[in-house]
Amino acid sequence: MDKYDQIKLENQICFPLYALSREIIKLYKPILDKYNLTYTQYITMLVIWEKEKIGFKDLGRLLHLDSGTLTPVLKKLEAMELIHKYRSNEDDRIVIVEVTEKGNSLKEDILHVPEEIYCKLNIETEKLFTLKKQLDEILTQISE
Amino acid sequence: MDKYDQIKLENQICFPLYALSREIIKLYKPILDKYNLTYTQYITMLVIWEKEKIGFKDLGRLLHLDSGTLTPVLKKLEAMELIHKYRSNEDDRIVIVEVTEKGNSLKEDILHVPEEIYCKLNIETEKLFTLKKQLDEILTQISE
DNA sequence: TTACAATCAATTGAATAAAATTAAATTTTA
DNA sequence: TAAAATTTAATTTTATTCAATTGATTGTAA
Repeated sequence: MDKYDQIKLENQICFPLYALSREIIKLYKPILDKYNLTYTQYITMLVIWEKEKIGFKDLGRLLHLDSGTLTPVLKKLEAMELIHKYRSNEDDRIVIVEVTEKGNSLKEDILHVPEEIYCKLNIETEKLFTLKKQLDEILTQISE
Repeated sequence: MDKYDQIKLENQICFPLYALSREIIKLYKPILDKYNLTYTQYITMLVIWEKEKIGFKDLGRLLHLDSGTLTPVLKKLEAMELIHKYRSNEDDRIVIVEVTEKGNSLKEDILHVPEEIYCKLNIETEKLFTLKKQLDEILTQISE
């Protein structure tokens, strides 16, 4: 055990998180390509589908994305006519996002995606479930 | 349980991985800023410090980074004079990376970084250890 | 009402990621 | 051998993401 062990890549906890996250996004790629969605656009749509209507700020908070990322994502989704954006009547600073009819029709086509990913991952459901629970816990703690 | 449950954000296993990975990189930011390193540059240096000399291809494989990402990272690190690159004598396609004297001196200053991150994370060592083991396992499986 | 602070989203510039391209070495075929 | 095809390797190009800043609007206190 020398003093350099602590800065070996294999001893960094965050690294497999970073690497695995990118590897799994690669698994999504060929599936989402069919719908012309990137992973970020996909998870953004998941929230908009669930809420039907949501404020820009809340959307960013749920996705852990800031305005610099979210603004161009929403601009793209609007250009694809999956959502539309408008400013609140009461407060002109606030942007509200709503799913369109076209957006809702895509929702039906997307339903099988999670199942496809589980197949590709090929990991026991139990394992995935406990892993997710641990990650959620840390995520909550870090986000205060 | 309706058919849309599976596409709710809270039911995606990959999402907390993606979000937590980015949150932890944010924790590194203020620490690494002192050394003018990004997280990607940091983990790249970790491998180069450990190996002292390594081929471009092997470096990318260890970091799960492809050449399109790695080329500009190494260019930056070379501009900072932490490494130097050259092509192999035997095979002109192959780029070899070596740590410089300046790079090695930075290594000494960086030693405390992992400890600082553990403090910020404030999670039981045991928990982190089992989490890392699970992630490594899945990462190995996915990368075949 | 005017000044000041707070909030919100868009913009800007830098870093990262993926796809397409270029270049070099090896293998195959004439 | 020599030329053509294939494989391997890294760079370049284009798109995405992130942090910091800006501009505009709202709320609040003098």
